[in-house]
Amino acid sequence: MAETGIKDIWNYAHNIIRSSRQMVNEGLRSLGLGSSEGNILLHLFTQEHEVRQEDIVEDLDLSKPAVSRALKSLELKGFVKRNKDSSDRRASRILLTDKAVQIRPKVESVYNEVYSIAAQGVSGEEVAFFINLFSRVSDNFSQACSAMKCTGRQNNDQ
Amino acid sequence: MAETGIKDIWNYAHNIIRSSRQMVNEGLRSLGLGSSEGNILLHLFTQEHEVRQEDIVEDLDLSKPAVSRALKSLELKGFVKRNKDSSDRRASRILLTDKAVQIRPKVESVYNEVYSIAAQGVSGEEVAFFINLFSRVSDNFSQACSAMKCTGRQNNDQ
DNA sequence: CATAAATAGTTAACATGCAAACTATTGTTG
DNA sequence: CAACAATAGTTTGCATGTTAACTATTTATG
Repeated sequence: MAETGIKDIWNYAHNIIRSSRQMVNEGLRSLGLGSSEGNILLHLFTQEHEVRQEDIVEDLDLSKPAVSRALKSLELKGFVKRNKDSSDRRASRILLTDKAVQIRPKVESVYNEVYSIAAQGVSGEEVAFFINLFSRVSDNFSQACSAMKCTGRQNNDQ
Repeated sequence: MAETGIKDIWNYAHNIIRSSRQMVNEGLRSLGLGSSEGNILLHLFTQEHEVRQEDIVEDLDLSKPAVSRALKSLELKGFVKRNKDSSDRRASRILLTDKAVQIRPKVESVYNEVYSIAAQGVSGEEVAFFINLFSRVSDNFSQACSAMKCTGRQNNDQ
């Protein structure tokens, strides 16, 4: 049993992802950015060390083509620069441009607003419980998905 | 605060949706069906009354074009028939074919497996808590999303 | 060292979602 | 009843994600 419950969860997850993406898109529109680009920028803002594309693939749990495409677009729009790594010429080092640094506050505020909306009326304790449970369900899927040869990328990084 | 937690939730939701979709796709591949078609078939299997496309849009919280496209494909593959409603000739009545009825057990078993994987090691009590919290977060987004004119469809149906 | 395997990224083809604009039909209202 | 509004579906164009197959480079191994 509990199938109905799980189905509900699926619907809620769907709604959360869609709504938050819409909100991010709305907030970033004036900057000429989409949510896929925003997600990557937001991540880059907080990285201290040199970042290669592969790092983004790992950290954001995206496919290589998704990252490749978003970075290409970000470079075209002048927000990042991709330099060949001199010590490993297969890899690209991703650098933020001044233009990107200038919009950082705006980008972060868009995401912070989304987070604060999500957390409305939810206590810190509940969030912790939620995350614990959520991570277990998520892990169930990751394991099952790599057990069957669920083709591509799995996040069995932990 | 709690932003980090919310970000984690976002990632988990992402992973769950992707993994479960991959699993469904994997399970339905031999039937020549994708997850979008499977989701709709699964829904149709349990409907007692006449179903119009608009009902599917409501119930599964999808856009009209998404439903239109999936049903077109299902009709092409011989799993559903769309008849013009005689009393409202704008509407289509969706009917399952024998071919669809024959694959029903297989389709349902694919989804049941996904549900059982999700629920591994999670108690019924936890599921209830989870759903409660999840629905509140989801509602936060729905409301915020319709407050700002987050353009399109909102599920403010409740 | 030469060849085989692994790794970083790209490209192409496709799946699935959305919004906007459209057609066709039905309902409403002055 | 005529004109306008609402509703059901479709089409188009795009955003974002995936896998598979490719190139280029680096590492490993017989």
